[in-house]
Amino acid sequence: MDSGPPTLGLEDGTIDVERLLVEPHDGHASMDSVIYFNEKTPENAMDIKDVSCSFGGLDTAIAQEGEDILNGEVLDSMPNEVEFGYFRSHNDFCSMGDDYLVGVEFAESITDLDYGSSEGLAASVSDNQMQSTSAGSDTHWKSSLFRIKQVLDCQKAQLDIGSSESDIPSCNKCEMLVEENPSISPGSCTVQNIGKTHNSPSCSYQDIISDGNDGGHSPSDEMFCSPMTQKNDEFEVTGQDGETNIFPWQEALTSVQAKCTDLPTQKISRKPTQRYVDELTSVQANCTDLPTQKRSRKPTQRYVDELADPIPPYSRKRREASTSTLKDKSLGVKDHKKCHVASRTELPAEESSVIAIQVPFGSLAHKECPKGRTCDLAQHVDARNLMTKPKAIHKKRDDCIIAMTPKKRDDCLTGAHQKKRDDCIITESPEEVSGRRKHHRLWTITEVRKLIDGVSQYGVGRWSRIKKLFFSTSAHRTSVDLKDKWRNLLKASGILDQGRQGEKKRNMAWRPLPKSILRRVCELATIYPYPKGQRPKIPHIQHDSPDRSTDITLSDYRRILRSINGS
DNA sequence: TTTAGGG
DNA sequence: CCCTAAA
Repeated sequence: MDSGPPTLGLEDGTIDVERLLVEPHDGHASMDSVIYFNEKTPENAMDIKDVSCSFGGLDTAIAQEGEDILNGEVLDSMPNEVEFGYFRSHNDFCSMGDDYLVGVEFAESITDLDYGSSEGLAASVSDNQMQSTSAGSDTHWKSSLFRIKQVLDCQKAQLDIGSSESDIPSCNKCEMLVEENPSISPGSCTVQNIGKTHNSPSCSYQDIISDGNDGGHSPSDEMFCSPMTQKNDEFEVTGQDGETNIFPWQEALTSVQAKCTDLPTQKISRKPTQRYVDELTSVQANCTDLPTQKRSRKPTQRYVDELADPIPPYSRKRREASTSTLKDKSLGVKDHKKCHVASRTELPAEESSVIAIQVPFGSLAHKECPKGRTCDLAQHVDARNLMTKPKAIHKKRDDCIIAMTPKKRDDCLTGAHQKKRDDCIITESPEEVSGRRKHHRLWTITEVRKLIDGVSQYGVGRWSRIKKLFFSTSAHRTSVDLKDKWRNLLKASGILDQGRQGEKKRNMAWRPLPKSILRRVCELATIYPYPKGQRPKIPHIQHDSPDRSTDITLSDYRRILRSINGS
């Protein structure tokens, strides 16, 4: 009953299952239990069989799915079925409700169910379980147990695991990583351990489990490693002492097999008995053990960010003062997220393939880059900054740099430099977020195209609609952004006169926009005069579709289709 | 809340 | 992009 210190390994070499079971690794997780196999060897096949045996009646899925396995054809059929895959089993024992996910009840429930699957259910349960059940909230447990017993009574004859499945409450799936992989736990449980476990009655599974399980944890994935955790482990855990682990595991598995070998070849050995449970537990222990260890080792981004986030010396009081706090907050959060996440994930996916259209005249050489991979970023950035209105330079320089580096470098640099760039961005973004302005994200050609399509479809001024339909995926780009961009496009197209000649000249720098885009902008501009219509409103807007481009565009196509269909 | 428009 | 006024 005194399980001692929370160490995983007990003195006698066994595993402190309790801890493993009770400790939620990941807060919660589905009780998926899957048995992974990494090798196609017959031994593994046996493993599966064994495991299923161990689960006994609890695991119907395995029994069913791996029927042939259990029927003794393991060696032949197994490898194919199981190789590197996993058996997903809907375990009945996982079916206990939330009530079971707490402390003693849970563990006991498992045990009970386990027994329930065996012939000795009645005896075992009545003798051991009932007595040991002291918690007050065990009504559920009892009822479950009762049900199980009923089921068994009714179906004892056929000994069909599957029969109990339907009667036992909904079940969760448990995953169990039975990899020989080095990634598996650093020797928390060795062969010897397993052996001892099943050899020493004092350390029976049940004992261990019921031993002081009052922590009130929710062992959601207790007994079997949760899928999530495990999968993470698969990747995150690099074999530190992998080599040493391989061996123990193989042996462990072998021993487990051995135990099961004497079981009837019939698919159901109704009596897993304590040994198997113990072994299973041991195996599980190995799996379960992983998460905790791994989790500790990942300082990663967050800390980097925090360290790099030196609360901006000056916060934009302007914004704080003027805008509502709510809005600011949401924006702040959003932006913040964007900086950390979007800049790394979203950009590559969405924008990396496309180049921004704004190309300073300083580098006309690149402007015609069709697909746009302009590569001398520094040049671009500098040129852009220099081009900016003098008064704006002081304020925009950093913005531009920050904004442009991610994208353009994404386009141009290879993965080798990626990390460095990310760091750079991350380092700067916090300041930007809280202190200055929204991340300046250049418009990609695809975005511009979307905008144009949107305008052609909905007309100018329906920015929010366009945003909703065309930019739903890009969290940035508010309707205001769309509007601004459209305005800029008009400027770039020379449609919107800035009034000053200088402006026009500067517009030339934007000309690198694909002609098709500029043309479409012009066309749309004639159709949809920019709000407040400086230009004569062209009254004649065709019936259903506003699109008026001369080239065949998607919207044209749609319009034509529509007209055809209509008539 | 969305748009328009100035900065 | 930001901000604000207006609707």
